[in-house]
Parts: sequence; C-alpha cells; structure tokens
Amino acid sequence: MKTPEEEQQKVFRFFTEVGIIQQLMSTKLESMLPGRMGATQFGILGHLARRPDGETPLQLSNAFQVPKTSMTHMLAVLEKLEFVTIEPHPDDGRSKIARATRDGQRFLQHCMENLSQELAPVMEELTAKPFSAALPHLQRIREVLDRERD
Amino acid sequence: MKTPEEEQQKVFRFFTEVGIIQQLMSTKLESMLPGRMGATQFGILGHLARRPDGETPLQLSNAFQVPKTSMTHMLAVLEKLEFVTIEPHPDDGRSKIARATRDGQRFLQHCMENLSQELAPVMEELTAKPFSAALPHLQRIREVLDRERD
DNA sequence: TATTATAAGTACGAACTCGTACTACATGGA
DNA sequence: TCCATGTAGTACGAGTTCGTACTTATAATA
Repeated sequence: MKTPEEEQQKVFRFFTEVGIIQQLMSTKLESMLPGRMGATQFGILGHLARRPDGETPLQLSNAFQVPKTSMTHMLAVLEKLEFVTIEPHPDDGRSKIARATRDGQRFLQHCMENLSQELAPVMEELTAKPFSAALPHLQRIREVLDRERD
Repeated sequence: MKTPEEEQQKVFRFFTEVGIIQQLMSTKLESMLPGRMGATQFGILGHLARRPDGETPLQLSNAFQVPKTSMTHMLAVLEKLEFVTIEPHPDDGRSKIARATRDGQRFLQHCMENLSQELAPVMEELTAKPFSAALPHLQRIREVLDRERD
C-alpha cells in the first residue's frame, strides 16, 4: 500500500507524461500537415469524417473543449482548404452544420498512412502492447474527467 | 492475437485519448491560472523549481519541445510576473539562465494545492489505481518517442 | 400574442505561437 | 592571431487563440 503523498505524486507524473506525449505527437503530426494546420484541426476532420450527418460548431467546440470563437476560426480554415463544408442548419436558423468533404476524407486517410509510416520504427521497438495496456485506463480516466467538468 | 489493423486502431485511439485528457486537464489548470498564463508556462515553472541552478532558455525549449522563439516569449511573461529571474550566463556571453523565484515557488505550491482540491472528486471516484497502472506504459512510450525524434 | 430570456455564431482586439532572418558571442583551425 | 563556422537568443511578422460584446434566432413566460 502507498501513502497518499506517493499516490498524489503518481497522479501528477501521469499528467506530466500525458502532456509530453501529446506534445511529441502533435509536433510530429503537425510537421506533416499543410501550412499551419494544427493537431486540433486534424482531430476535427477525423471527428467529422466519422459522422456523415456532420455536427454543429457548438457540438464541436464542446467535443474538443475549445471556445466556440476558436472553433469558428478553425472551421473557416478547414473550409478554405475545402476539407469541410459549412451549411445553415435546416431546423435552427441560428445554427450551422459542418461536414467533411470527400477531399477532406482523402486527406485524412493520406495523413494517417504517413503517420503510420513515421511511427513504424517506434512500433517496431514497442509493439502495440503498451498502447493496448494503457488504453482502458486512459478511457476510464477520460470518462470521469469529462463527466466531472462543470 | 490481433490483426495489424486492430492494433493500428488501438494505437490511434491511444493518442486520441491522450489528446483529450491533456485538453481537459490544461483547460482546468488554466482556469485557475492568472491572466493568459498557460499550462506550458506552469510546466516551465515546475521544471525550474526543481532545479535551483536554473536552466538556459535553450535547455528549456528542448525539454518542452517548443521553438526557442516561443520560449523567449514565455520566459518574458514569467519574468514580468516575477515568477522567474533571467540573468546572463556566467560562462557564455550568448546565453542566459532562468531561475524560479521564491514568489514563483509559492505560486506553484498554491496552484498544486488548488488543483488537488479540484481533482478531489475525480480521485475519489477513480482512486489512484488507473493512474498507477497506466504510468509505466506511458513512460515507456514517451521514452521511445523522445529518443526516436529526429 | 407580446415580451423576456436564452442560445448560436461572429466581429473585434489583445495576447500568443512560431518561422525567418538577424546580431552577438564562441570555437576550431590555419 | 585571424578568420570561418556554428550557436544562443531576439526582432519581426503572419497567423492563431480566445475573452468580450454583439447580432440574430429560438424558447419560455405572461
């Protein structure tokens, strides 16, 4: 059994490691993205690609926990790249709907493949094991953090 | 045994979860930080607090994987808040040394306590277990990613 | 129905990020 | 010693993030 201090320490180290991994991965990802497209934009595209009916900007800003005013800008960039379309919402005159275009999906696919290539040496060394082992814990932690936010 | 596709999928899901957790935590952290001080600045302060001899801006930008030009700005902000001092390097006229001030350390301590308070309900539900369980895998993954970067 | 309150999205501005290009210093060789 | 080359940090500018305040549309209440 551990003392509360040791447990506290582990939790902080956990968040530190999460932060570093995220930083390393998004740097790697962004280095293969066009212009100044960031990891979050890429995430948005992936999110939309899995939802043929699209989502409203507000749903997206909730899903990615960014201010809606940031989402406006990100979607405008993705629209200019022709990776998403933005149309008025049929049932609500205030709202809009963003959808991934065919181009966007192709681009996403292409990036995923590149990323796999980039990660090949890492995967060879690690195998998928530590990822599989950590994943359920991460999902559990994320669920609770997500639910617990005000 | 799994197919390569399933493993691939798990790895991507892993990175997705890491990204979301990081986003949730830094949003929570930043909401209790003054002005526009971000999670990375907070990380820098913590890093310096553990190193009484301080570090150079370049060491910091390597440690946090941000461009050195960004580090210049972040340190300037921390200096204006009087959380760090920036002095010329004694052995190298081109370089500088950043150190955490007493104020900075107090502030850090204060934030850590607040954060623990904020996380109390989460910890009660989860206990430290999933964090402990995931930590060694995260460390291993981080080490390899870190080593493998060009 | 008229009125008020609430919600979705955006214009705007201030602060931040980061790539390029520069300055000042250091270092290794001739 | 002098010079070529490399390195630490920064000025600058383009593009991004996000808080505030606004516009327009919906929902709730009288």
